[in-house]
Amino acid sequence: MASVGIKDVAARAGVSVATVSRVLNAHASVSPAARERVLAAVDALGYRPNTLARSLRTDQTRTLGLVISDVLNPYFTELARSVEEEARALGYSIIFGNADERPELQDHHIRTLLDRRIDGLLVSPADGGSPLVLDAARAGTPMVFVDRWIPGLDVPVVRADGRAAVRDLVAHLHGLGHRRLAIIAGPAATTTGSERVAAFRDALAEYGLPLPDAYIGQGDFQAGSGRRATERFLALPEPPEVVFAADNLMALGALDAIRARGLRIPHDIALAAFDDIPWFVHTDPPVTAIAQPTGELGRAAVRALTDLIEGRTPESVTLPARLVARSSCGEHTTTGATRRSDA
Amino acid sequence: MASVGIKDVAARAGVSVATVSRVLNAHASVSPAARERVLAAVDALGYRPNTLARSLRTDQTRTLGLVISDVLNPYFTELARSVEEEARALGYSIIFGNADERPELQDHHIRTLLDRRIDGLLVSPADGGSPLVLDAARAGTPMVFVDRWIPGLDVPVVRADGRAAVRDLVAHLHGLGHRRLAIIAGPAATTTGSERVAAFRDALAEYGLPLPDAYIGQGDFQAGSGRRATERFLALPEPPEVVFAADNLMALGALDAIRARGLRIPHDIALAAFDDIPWFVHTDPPVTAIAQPTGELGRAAVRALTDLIEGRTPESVTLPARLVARSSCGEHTTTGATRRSDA
DNA sequence: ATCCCTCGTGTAATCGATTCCACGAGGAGG
DNA sequence: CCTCCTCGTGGAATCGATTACACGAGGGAT
Repeated sequence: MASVGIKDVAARAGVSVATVSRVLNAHASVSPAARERVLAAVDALGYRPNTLARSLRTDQTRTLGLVISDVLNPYFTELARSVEEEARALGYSIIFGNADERPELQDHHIRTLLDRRIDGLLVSPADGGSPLVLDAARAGTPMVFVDRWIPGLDVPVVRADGRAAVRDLVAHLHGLGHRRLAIIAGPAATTTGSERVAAFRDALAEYGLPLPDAYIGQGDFQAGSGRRATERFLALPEPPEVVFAADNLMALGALDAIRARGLRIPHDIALAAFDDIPWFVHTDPPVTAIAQPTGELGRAAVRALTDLIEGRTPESVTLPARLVARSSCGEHTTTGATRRSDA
Repeated sequence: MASVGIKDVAARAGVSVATVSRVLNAHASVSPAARERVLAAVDALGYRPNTLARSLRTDQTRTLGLVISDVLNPYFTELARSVEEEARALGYSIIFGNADERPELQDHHIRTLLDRRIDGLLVSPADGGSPLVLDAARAGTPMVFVDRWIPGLDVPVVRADGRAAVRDLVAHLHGLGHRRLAIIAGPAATTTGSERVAAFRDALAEYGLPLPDAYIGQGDFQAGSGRRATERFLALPEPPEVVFAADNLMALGALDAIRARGLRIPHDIALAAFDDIPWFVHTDPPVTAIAQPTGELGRAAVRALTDLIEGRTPESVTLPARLVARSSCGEHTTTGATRRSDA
């Protein structure tokens, strides 16, 4: 029952707790003989230091908090995975919180994380600026934004820039003859929500194409909203020729809606998505997507955060996204297999 | 910089730290006047108790550890989500560890979790019995297995029973005229790895069908292994007519391999998978799968674990899985749209 | 031979909470 | 009016580590 503590180790090794602590923390000034006896005792007793006590004393937990927007979104799980990996390599562990795209749930997790005295926080804010995040940032909690961010805060941001890729996408679509392009946007309160629309609109403008309000669907980055927005598009007197979903889950919803209508992609309507995921290769048809360097983002974010924690001064990082053209918008251009279902 | 502590609150409220603690923990015997002053001080100072100190003293963290086998697997993320949700409802928080199907990584996370003095552990073991898990179980760490388990341990198990569904699947396949059925198995060291093969073999036997060794692919529940196993099947002098992947990621790999060969599903070869996920509706073609009641499993697991922690005696839970027939094995039987790409 | 510095070590304070115990005030009962 | 019990409260020990400080022994320089 009583788990072994540093005292037990000290007793067995015939030294004081101070010496045991010094051995365990690789501090100076321990005789080889004592070190050896301590190590033997640790081993014999199966002693593991109590991290609670240690953290209480040292005021550091070697733990990072990561609040992601939605665990069910493959983009974020991949991000989470790379974050954990890099953190582990640097000697930190990660505690995750899943915001489920709900600001109040995000705040719940941030509060919990802060209560746990994490050393730093990685956030992909679900909203434009919860007071909690603002306060934490101003209170000096080491913090880095990843993917999404909150403007006006002196917090490093690690993200992908999709502008060029969106331009490429629009060029691709225009080249395929599409003129009526619609977008399912994310929440306007998120940077990725509004930026992707802006990038899309700008790219459209280069081709003299408009982006009427009716062609902007309001989504929340989750599948259900993608379905509803697509249904509205399809019910329009003049439906769009292309639907561009601002994330992969809304694209899934769009797929649902299009299928429910009995329509075919790309014959009846074309589809493209932000965020590439393995499944897009195998959907019917394969979905054209904008791929982010997700793993790199996660690693860069952790490095920025640990820099901050350890007193260095990290820079914001912006990595380019790229277009991966498949067949969901028409004639595809990749060098992949040439199969066509009606060949 | 100095974060506010209970002392500061006590000082501002003009009471002792003991009283503050009593107010915060809803203990008996605090005068209304004092309670009010304490609450006011807490509010004014924005005081948040230090959970580290509290846990050190009380020897409980109100935190559960969840070690999942693979975050990139949608089945496990859905499980993780429901686990977190239920835990939150019961006043616990969750710390996740991602084992990535690697026993040594699993052990790393379990050790970290134990070091953090979590109140209980939810595990889906990546192997048949790491010494660490065995020791923890015997040492009395409250523990519940979910999805997979380790035999011979007095640890409650919450899982789905796929035997009936596998039988339904084989009946479905047999009814469609398939006779040469292959399976991509998970690691034999996992219960789900070996059980699904056994269930498949038993069901086959009912129809007098054999399961030759060449038709058993050794996978590890990850996409790459599904691809490799499928390639081997396809290279056989007499390839199988159906490939049944024991999880969704290996099915994804199988899809990759089949596509790379330029083959068509179900025309050239049929495919089915264990674990249903939203993407299976939209793959080309939609994939027949065995669906687990994932959300229910997660919730039941958390309830079992909290029961254990709080001194009650939970039972193991086994929930049924069910077959969801789509078109990847031939003529499909659902009531969905009747689209065929070559109609 | 004396002094001083270094090295290894132990004692005790500390981190921020919870909680046992003791104590004083005030009300009820005799 | 005295006694006893209850209630509200504060002091101090405690959880398990880290670490500042003190101290004794031993070696080198003078």
